[in-house]
Amino acid sequence: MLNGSELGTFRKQLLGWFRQFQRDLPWRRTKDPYRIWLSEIMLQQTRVSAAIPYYQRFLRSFPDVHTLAAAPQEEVLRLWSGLGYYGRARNLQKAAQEIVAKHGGEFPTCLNDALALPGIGNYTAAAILSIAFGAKHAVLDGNAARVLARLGAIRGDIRESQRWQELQKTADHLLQPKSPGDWNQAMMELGATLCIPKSPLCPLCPVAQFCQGRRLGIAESLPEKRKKRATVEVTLAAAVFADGKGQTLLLPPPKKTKERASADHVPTLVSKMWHFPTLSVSGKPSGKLSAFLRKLMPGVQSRNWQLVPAGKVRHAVTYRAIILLSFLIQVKKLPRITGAKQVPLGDISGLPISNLTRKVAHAALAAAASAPAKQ
DNA sequence: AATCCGGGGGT
DNA sequence: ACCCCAGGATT
Repeated sequence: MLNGSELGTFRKQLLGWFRQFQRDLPWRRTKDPYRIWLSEIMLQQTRVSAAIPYYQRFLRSFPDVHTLAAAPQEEVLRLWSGLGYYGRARNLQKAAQEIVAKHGGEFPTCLNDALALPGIGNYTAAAILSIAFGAKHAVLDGNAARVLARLGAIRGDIRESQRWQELQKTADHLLQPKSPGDWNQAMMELGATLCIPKSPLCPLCPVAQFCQGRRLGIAESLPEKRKKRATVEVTLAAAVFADGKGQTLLLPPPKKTKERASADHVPTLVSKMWHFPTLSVSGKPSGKLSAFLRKLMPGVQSRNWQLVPAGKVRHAVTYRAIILLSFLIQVKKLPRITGAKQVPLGDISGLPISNLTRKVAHAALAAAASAPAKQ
């Protein structure tokens, strides 16, 4: 454990490095708690380069907590569409509404109030309060944890709760009390740019002299990787209607998921977003799909529909590997389905959709281009 | 404390 | 094609 003058040197070198070499990121040009908050939510499980365009576009539509709170949820999700983990967007807006209702539109400065907001846990609360308000809370995210595991040559799975708590104590101890926001960002920046998972750039590291992992020659093998969950393969079939004008049908986000989510639970796999009529299949997909459609549209004359295979789409939802068999159904007139919406197959971005649905539309469009319109 | 939850991107 | 990455909520 670093103490005394060594701790002082460590802090000075890391902070100095950060102030000189930090990346110029959009959310580092503001102290607006709303913008810091938005960036932290977008950066959860998401790389900086992926988040930046979403961040800019989101702020153009929702420049402050009030506009976000007052927006239709559909519009919030639409601007999040493609970024993944859509629960983040739903929670973000819920929290915005709570901030307006209970905190006069100001992001809470107290840790417990921040933690009470949906989508904000230990990491995010510490990040926002330290960066926006200079509060003395040390962050521990994946980057910081990797840095600390290497610095202290910590073995074992760092995500085990006991080890994680030890790391949090270490982070608390190291925190530079004069500049908690910069300090926290410095720890994470080091993990993101030099102390990276593979082939860390130790010769460039401002605190390499303090690193036990490096001294022992095991830095790169730390932290020990977790065992990953086995992948479950799921096969889905989806119906892509197309009328003469290139319009198609999407079903609304499945609201309630009554039964316990199993591996082939469609609402989960379409991320509770707008989606093509989809079901899980095991045997002959087109037959199953026809039966499904008949059930979905009682009374509709569907006997003559031709289900043209329009390609396989692969998609991953955490530990599930989805193979989606898409079927193009060209019709003169789109059938009526309760709740369904009609959108151009060539541009379904007007509704919130997941990337799975985007890929399906793309595959079906290609098939439609090569298949002559029937009827 | 343990378990569950949900996707995208890099190589 | 294959591999990698984590933070919050729930129980």
